[in-house]
Amino acid sequence: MSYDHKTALAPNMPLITSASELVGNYPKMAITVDCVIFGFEDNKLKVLLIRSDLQMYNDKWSLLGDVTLANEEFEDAAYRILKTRTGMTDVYLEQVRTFSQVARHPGGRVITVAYCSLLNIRHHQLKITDNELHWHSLSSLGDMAFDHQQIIDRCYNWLQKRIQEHPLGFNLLPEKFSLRELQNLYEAILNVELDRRNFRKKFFSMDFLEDTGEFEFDVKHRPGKLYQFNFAKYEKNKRKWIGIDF
Amino acid sequence: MSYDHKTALAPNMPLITSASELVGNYPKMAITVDCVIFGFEDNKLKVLLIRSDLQMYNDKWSLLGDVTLANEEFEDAAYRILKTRTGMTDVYLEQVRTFSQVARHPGGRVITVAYCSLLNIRHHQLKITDNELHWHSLSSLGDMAFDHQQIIDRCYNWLQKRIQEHPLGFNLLPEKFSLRELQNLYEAILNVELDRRNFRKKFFSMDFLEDTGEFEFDVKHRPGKLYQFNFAKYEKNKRKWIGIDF
DNA sequence: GCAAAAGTGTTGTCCTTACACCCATGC
DNA sequence: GCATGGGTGTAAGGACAACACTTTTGC
Repeated sequence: MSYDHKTALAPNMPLITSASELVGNYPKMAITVDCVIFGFEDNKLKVLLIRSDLQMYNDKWSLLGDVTLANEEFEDAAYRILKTRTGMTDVYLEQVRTFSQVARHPGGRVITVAYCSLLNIRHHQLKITDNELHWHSLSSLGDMAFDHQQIIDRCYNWLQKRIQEHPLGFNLLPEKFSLRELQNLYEAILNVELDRRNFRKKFFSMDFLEDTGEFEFDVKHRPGKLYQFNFAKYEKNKRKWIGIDF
Repeated sequence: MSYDHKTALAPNMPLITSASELVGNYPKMAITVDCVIFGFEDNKLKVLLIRSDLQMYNDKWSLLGDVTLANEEFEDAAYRILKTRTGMTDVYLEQVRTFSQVARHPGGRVITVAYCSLLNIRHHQLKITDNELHWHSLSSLGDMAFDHQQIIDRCYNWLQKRIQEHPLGFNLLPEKFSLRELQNLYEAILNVELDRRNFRKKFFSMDFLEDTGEFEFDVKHRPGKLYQFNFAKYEKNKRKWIGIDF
């Protein structure tokens, strides 16, 4: 019997007629969304943290998170958290991974889905600083609440990989930026040093940087040109990547 | 005030002393694990499916899934499902993504975490064929239950990408395989045609294929050499990939 | 005029691609 | 001996890495 195509109904199967009765008997767990919000400032990659409001973790930093509501899409929950905490709505957001270890939360089983977000620190002044909300340099995190260190590590790895195959990084920069800023960003995220000339050639050859005609100011050296990212050009020219390499 | 290092306790915060009381008040949801188990046979990529036992989906195929138990790690749940359904324990397994749309399950809110698994069809004869468990060619899925089409699509995309940067594919092949089989695998998964000579050069240059001294048999042409994957060599030589390209 | 960073080109190397012929086996 | 796929080498082109000097601005 070949199953390459749909077959007729199977015989003698005990069918479940009430889907809601079935689901009603499932064990249930609490689910939260945690937002790993990256920013870039002073040539350092930063992440948005608050002080945990759990007493046992009160000397530790924590990610921005909240429970997901019964009828709320998780992505909406992530946007809600972002909006509540930073006042921003139109930001990059992507699901990265789910963390489900039984013992990850001291209050019982809590599953969390990590969403990653990248935004420009200057353009998104924090309107609320409750719970000591602040940008924290990724290189000096110290002890973190829950498994948030692990979550950040995963998201950072994700970012390192993703930024090399997708033009995410521009979300971390002002709309108009110099090539130096762009390079600093890549160097900070990938933790490498890159050759300035080759870096320029690379990005110019990809042909989605648009010369704004403007220049840096307030720098105490020769000002660099400011560029902006041309999304339309990127979409048109982006290559589909095939290359076995490991 | 600089937050690059841990600060002292914050003043006047309403601290939560009982973590379990907090979690007790969270809304709870049902969570399942769905396994997307890829196999390779007759030069086709296949996926392991059963007939849905929900009446409303009974003319549709479904992934192997089950609820996660209150004190069960999700990965263990995935292994449990694999073991129960295929009899296998020592297989490749990786979390891919969580699917949480409010309306994805007709019986109420059910979150599912997709785990991807790759295994060799010949080495894992299906011991149980309840619910018409069978390998289904990925190219002829037809209508699927729930959002399982979407889950499979995601996992397939994940596989396509992952196989190019990590030697996953060997999990789909017998321990000893010919280069032709390896190439067929890559061609099937990536849906491209590759030059045989360049493919060989590429893999030999990566230097983790070990000549077993054995040959194919039962073929009606010149038998090819059989190779095996040398994990130790791979681990030693694997390159850390840096290359901005999009 | 000095410091600091912007801006620019060339060369060699390596990797990738395209391509054609002989070889071993089954029938 | 013929059909089928296994096995190999080479040459051209493109991408990447390494590298040094001139230019512009602030001070």
